[in-house]
Amino acid sequence: MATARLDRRSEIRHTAKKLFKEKGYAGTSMRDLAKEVGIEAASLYNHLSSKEELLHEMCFDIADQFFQAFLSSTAAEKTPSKKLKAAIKAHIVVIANNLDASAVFFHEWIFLKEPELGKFKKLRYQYEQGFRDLVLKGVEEKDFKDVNVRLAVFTIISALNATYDLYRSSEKLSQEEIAESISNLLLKGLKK
Amino acid sequence: MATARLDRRSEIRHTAKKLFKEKGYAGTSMRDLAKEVGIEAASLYNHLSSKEELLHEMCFDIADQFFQAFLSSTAAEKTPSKKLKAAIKAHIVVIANNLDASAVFFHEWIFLKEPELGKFKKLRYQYEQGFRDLVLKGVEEKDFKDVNVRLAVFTIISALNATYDLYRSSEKLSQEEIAESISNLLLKGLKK
DNA sequence: TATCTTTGCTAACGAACGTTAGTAATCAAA
DNA sequence: TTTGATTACTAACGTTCGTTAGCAAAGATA
Repeated sequence: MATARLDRRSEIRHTAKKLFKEKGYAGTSMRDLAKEVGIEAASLYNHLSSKEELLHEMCFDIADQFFQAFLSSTAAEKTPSKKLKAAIKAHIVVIANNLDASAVFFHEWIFLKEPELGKFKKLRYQYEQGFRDLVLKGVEEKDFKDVNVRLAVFTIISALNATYDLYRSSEKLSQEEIAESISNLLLKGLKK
Repeated sequence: MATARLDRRSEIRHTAKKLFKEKGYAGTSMRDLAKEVGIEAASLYNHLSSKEELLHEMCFDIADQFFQAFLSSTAAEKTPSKKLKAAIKAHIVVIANNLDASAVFFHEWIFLKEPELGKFKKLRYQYEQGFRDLVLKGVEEKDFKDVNVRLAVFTIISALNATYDLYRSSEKLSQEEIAESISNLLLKGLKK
């Protein structure tokens, strides 16, 4: 009975991301997940060791992607504003390539248990610190205005993190359009 | 045994907001809530009719506040950019005055059941439409750049909606500082 | 063909869930 | 001082939860 339509392990994880996004981690039961995959709940445990494990994997996999995207995108640029624009684009691309997992990453991490919860918060802080260092550098070099760095980065990242919600609309937007539009607004402002 | 330390009804709702924010709606049990209030789970039902009712109340109460704040804040201003700035400030103030309930409003509405769910989405769309109308007016009057209105408003509101997360920090920021800083960034941009 | 691993099943576990029933104690109003 | 409404309690309901045990079928390997 081992057909492995594509790969059950991957299929389960893919479906879990979708359900955790739609109904939340706590709102999704293992029976919900099993039904969507087309097997019995008990059979899931041939492919995973616990519900929590699914959440860990999702959260830390996406965290990795954000880090790598930030590093490789900013390395290629010279000025703070070009680096920031590149980091914004990279962040949006990671989200666009992981629409379900990103939503889980942003909203369901609260269900992580220690010690993973602490590790997660630390990673997130470090990632955001990359943005803060970048903006601080820009302020020092007079490339950016003399803003409250923490607040500015908070605003930027908050805007970026919501973009997973931007792809179900009728108006089809490309990653490039979204990245361009958001980074323009944040860098140059709405006012003429 | 009817002492009503302050008012049990209010106390329960206050505590529910706190717990729903911290652990999510689905992650909070009626026994959790009862324990935090200091009574038994069954006793809660002398003060409410269901767990769902608590969520409805929170979500629609905050929705009301956003609407009223938008209307009264923008009415006093003339130009689109002044109206927008006022609406941003008003939005931030509503969140600041309802830190727990706002977090619930933003993240737990997915647990609303029909027909409240549909009603909720409609309200949120209408509220955001207020911002879109405002930005569109600004573009037409050449007060704003010729941006993608939907995307610009999405960015603005996403940044605003995250501000409930801004008040636990060591760095104490006033509502005025936050509102000023965010609206400046969004209107004038980070770049010098 | 015989054997081992993988993956599915049914059945069931103890725990936790939201909620109801029934009752005692308290307080306010008469 | 009786009465009625409130508010708390214990006990329990039926359901669902994550998970385990044990077993059968199927494919891969020898």
